[in-house]
Amino acid sequence: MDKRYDHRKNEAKVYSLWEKSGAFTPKIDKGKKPFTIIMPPPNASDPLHIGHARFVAIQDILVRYHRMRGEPTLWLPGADHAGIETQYVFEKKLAKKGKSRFDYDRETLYKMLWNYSMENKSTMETQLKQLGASCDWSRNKFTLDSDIVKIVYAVFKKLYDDGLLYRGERIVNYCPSCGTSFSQLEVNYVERDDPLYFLDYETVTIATTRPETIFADVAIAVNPKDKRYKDLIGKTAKLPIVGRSLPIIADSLVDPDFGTGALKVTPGHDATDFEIGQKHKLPTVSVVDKEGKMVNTPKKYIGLTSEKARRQVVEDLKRAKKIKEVKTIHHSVGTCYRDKGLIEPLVYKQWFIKVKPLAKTALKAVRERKVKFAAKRFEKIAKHWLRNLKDWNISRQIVWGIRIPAWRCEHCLEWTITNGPSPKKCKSCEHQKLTRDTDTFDTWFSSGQWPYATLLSGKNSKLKTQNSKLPIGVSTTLDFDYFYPTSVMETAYDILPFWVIRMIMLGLYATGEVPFRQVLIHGLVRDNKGEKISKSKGNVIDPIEMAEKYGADALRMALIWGALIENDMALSEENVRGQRNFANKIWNVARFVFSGLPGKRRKRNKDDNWIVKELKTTIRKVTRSLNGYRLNEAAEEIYDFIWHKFADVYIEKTKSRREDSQKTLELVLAQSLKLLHPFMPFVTEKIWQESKDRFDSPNLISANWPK
RNA sequence: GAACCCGUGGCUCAGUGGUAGAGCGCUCCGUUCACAUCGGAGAGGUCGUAGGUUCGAAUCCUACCGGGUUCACCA
Repeated sequence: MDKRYDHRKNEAKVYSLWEKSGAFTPKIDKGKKPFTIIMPPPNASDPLHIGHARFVAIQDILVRYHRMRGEPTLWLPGADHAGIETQYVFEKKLAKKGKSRFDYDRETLYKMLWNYSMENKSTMETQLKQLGASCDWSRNKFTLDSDIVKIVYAVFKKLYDDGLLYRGERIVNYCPSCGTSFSQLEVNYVERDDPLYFLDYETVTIATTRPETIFADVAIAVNPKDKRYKDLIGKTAKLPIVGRSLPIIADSLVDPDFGTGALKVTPGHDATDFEIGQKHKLPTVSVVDKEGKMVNTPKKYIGLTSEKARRQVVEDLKRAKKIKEVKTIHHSVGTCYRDKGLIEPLVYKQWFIKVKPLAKTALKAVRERKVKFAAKRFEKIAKHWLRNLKDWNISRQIVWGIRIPAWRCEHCLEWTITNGPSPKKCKSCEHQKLTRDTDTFDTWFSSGQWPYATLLSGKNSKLKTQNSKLPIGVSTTLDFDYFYPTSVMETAYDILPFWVIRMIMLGLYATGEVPFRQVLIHGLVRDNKGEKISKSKGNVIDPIEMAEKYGADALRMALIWGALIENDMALSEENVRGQRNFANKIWNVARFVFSGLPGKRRKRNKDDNWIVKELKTTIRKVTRSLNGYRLNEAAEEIYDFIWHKFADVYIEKTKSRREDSQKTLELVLAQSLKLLHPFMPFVTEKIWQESKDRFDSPNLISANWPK
């Protein structure tokens, strides 16, 4: 054995030893309870970042621990096509070459995106292996695999059949530059100052920041409790410039303290106004189109961007002496989370899921603790979201994704939904000319089905069981029957509302059972000053670079060391280096132990008894910490035991009576390696392989957890 | 406006009712014999502030101050 542990020489070899041993693939044993984690599929838009490395560390620790406890353990890997994200990243690369998505037809663009994603996917797989992820590659899945898509379609069809799907004219957050709408979760609000114009509508004065939308006004609304306007309700006001008259109505959504207390109702361009419009059965007029340009206005404004139109309208209003006052207002406006551009609230035909019934069932499951949250505060957040979710817009106007299986009849304009294949004829008028919706699903609609979709497809999917079909009409599989519901869902808190609660809703809907029993949430990795990591700040930490420099073991240990997993953690290179030193420490402890001939059983003295007692205490504490998901606590216990008790104290004491203590040294080393293995799998396995005739299992990965 | 989180040694964080802990950093000492990616010794904290509960509070309660995250509204 070398004087120093060299991770560069060993990690790849150790990983292929594990792969060959078959330890990653669980044996289905109906007599045993399985342990299952479905890996949150990383986006195939970019290589892994340091946040991924943290979840790999956390999940691999749990997986290796449970595997060593003899549970059939499945960690199912995969990748997400990540619709908007990937298309956005890819289009930026196109732009560098002077191209855009409009230079290609749908099929070509899709193919390019496919190749791009496959490249990233394979990079990520290599990286996961470098980090020591002991996942079952024979069950590796991608969100666009045809068998996954089939299940997603089946769920879509069922939602439709159950009346939970509707095509609504709804106001959506539309980003003109991305060319798609976003969910409420994807809009960032930024504060800024804008002029607030007070416009003369003759009977009332209206305050607005968007005078260019006056052409889409359909009414004036006041608060019913507002005494100032009591007598005006039911009367009319007159729209400046065009002179159309507008009814004055009352609605409690109007804030009497804002502006003049009277609101111009513009259902086509504002969410609140849209709601008022629906309530009062007002028409919806759009004057800004999907490119952000003016339509349906007096001729002179048509085709202008809304910003230019605003300047022009203001000028014209001034000339007509219809502007009574201009103030500055500090407010926030919606921007696109992708390109930071302004969001246009537009009325657009979209597919929506009625979320209320799904959320209600999910909320009940959380309340009844069918899904448990390891940290209380995340349960609170999940419940809050489940109570407040609005209907879910699942249409996306992008190419990269699962195309919606909906066809529109050219004759009667009705929609026909299938679970995949093109329909021969319209379901309502039997006309045979149908056009497919060009939209794709919101990525979260497919990834929200990930836990059951992965288990219903892929490996063992041919082996149908006798079980009846699921509510979605898909037959169950051996994998599904055995591994579902999964044990733990482990992911970062920033996608708790996007992903976790949607998986609970869809899982319950499609299978009748929760998708996982335990939710474990981890915090973000920050830089050594505790600052959020971002490309623009230039403080990005590349996990692979770190792993190559100090070893994957050191990086993994550093990523759970010191901070509770649910909290954000500051990662410093010094910390990683410290853990590299620890890997070297256990290496040298082993070198010392192996320098003695295999020991014979001798009577233990008081030092031997002391270390054996300490070992037992450590085993008990580490096991308890792991069961409670307190990984940092477990890591610190092992570290302290190996370094400060085993090495610093006990080994020093054995030097004068080497032969007598050899047996105890070997015992303590073997148990230490087992305890440390989930955390630092490479170095511990390498040591095990160095002298495995002394140990009770051919591979450490398959050894049994100490008791 | 609301919710949640955080404030513990120089730094990053554990501890959450019973005499203050870790890693890194710092100071001093030590190089044959597992490891200098090491060993030994040590300095350093009235646990944000003020009240309260308690035999006892870093830990529970209240208020305040400071930092952060998220959500809602903004015509």
